[in-house]
Amino acid sequence: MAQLDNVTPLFKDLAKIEHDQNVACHDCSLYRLCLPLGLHNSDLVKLDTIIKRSNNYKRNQPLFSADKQFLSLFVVRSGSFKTTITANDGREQVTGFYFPGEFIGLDAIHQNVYQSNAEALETSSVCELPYEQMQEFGKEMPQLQIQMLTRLSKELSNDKGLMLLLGKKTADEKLASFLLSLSKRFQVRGFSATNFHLSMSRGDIANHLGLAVETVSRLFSRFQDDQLINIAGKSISLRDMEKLEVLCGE
Amino acid sequence: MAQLDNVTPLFKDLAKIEHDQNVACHDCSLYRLCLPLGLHNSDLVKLDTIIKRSNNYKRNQPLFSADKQFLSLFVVRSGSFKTTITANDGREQVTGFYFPGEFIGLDAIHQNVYQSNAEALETSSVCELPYEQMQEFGKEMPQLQIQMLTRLSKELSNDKGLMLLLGKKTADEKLASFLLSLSKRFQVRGFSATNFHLSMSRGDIANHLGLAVETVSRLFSRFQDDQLINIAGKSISLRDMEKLEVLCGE
DNA sequence: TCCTTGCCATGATCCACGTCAAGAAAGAGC
DNA sequence: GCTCTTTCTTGACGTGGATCATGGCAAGGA
Repeated sequence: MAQLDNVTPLFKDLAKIEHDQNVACHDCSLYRLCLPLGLHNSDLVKLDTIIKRSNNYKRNQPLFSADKQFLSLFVVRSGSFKTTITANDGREQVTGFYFPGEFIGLDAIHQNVYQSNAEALETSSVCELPYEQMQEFGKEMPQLQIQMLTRLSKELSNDKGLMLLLGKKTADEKLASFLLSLSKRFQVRGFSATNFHLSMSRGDIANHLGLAVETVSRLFSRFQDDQLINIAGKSISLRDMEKLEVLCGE
Repeated sequence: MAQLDNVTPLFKDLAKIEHDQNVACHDCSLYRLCLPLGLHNSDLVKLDTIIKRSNNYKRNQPLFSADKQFLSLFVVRSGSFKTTITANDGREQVTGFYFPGEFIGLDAIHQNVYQSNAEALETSSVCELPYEQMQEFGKEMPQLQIQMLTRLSKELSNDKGLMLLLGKKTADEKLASFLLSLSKRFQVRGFSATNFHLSMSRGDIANHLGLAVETVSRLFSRFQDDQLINIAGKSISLRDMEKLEVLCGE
């Protein structure tokens, strides 16, 4: 595989942000991306008392699996996760990738079992939010409820976009959309929008986009030939954002 | 096209349930499917004061469109709707079909503009829930907030299932899954699980499932030849639920 | 009754992407 | 360091479902 040239390998590993288990919400570097945004300081302190800050999860380690009892929501603190759902014949669909500040498990709220599987893509950590206690707190903190609704709605909106992607887009468009989506999410987290690390495998990407691994691999090569990106293993650099934007058809 | 035989055309038109504009929540036939479930009677009366009960929408009439200001959520009272999102080159994805008691517009909560387009598939009516007032009420009615979270989570979960369908299933499996999903939804509404009316066009079905109209048409014919269904125009009868269940791979 | 329009069915053809196969890299374990 | 395994790349080939094209049928209008 060609090595990157002309590219400062600036990508940082999202796993390295924050593994410290004892950072309270108001001192957390994710504060402005995360749930507590808009809460009063006193509410924040209360919220802190129910949040469990987990040990690290290793690559491939499950956070939860479908049909296990639903007790908590999770917010990624560092690293990244994927979620999948499984048909009963074993086929899997990767339903999403999750980065620091993002919620996992929202699709389980209406049941008492998780609806999907979640596992770490690299060494990662989460904040665990026991749902029953959250509900109790919600009664006194309308702002918390509103935040929750907002989060859910945002994920819903995003999933509708994925339906458009899966149902109507060509392979090129799918991959371009995926790369730009990652780019934007890294950017709001203070990372480079053009140089980053793909913590998921080609297989995960392909699965998520409804393509074969081979197709993804070929597309990466072609995008590189066409000077749209530089890619070397898991590190990628987006060289022509404009053309990518056009390609993705949104 | 072959006419239905051996099939009592029992299907009723969902449009006919309830067009009366002045039924309060506690008298509404949809009560046990709808939002107010679990609210105290006094809260229910309050809720009634903000709900606007609309006139009828005609077939193809828009309920709202993307980029219009988001002010209200809607609950289908009678009839049915579809929602779509549009890529900037005009391609559309039908993101969902909605029947009485179901919410439309949940994906807009995190923005102040609607994220999708919604239009009536037949003569239909809705209850309109002004979102700001809902939020105010939510502060005093935790049960209302919980209902909202539950609704959102349920739709999210459903959409993840659609991602599996769009990304991994074959044309046969897609159509079988679709028919069974409709069947279940009609059943909980007190209609026949096996004989019903398709208020959406072949085009809408095809679009929603990520197929071409021709494919859907051919599949209907083949399912009929294989004795899985009887279909005549828009009325369908599911003849072999078990085989359909197997086909859909869940 | 005829014409128009929209929706649906079905056959013929084509192509984007999947599948199969074979190496090459890159990690993981020791 | 070396082996073993997994992941990734690339080529050759096959196919499911899209596209194109044609015709039927039902509803509505004049």
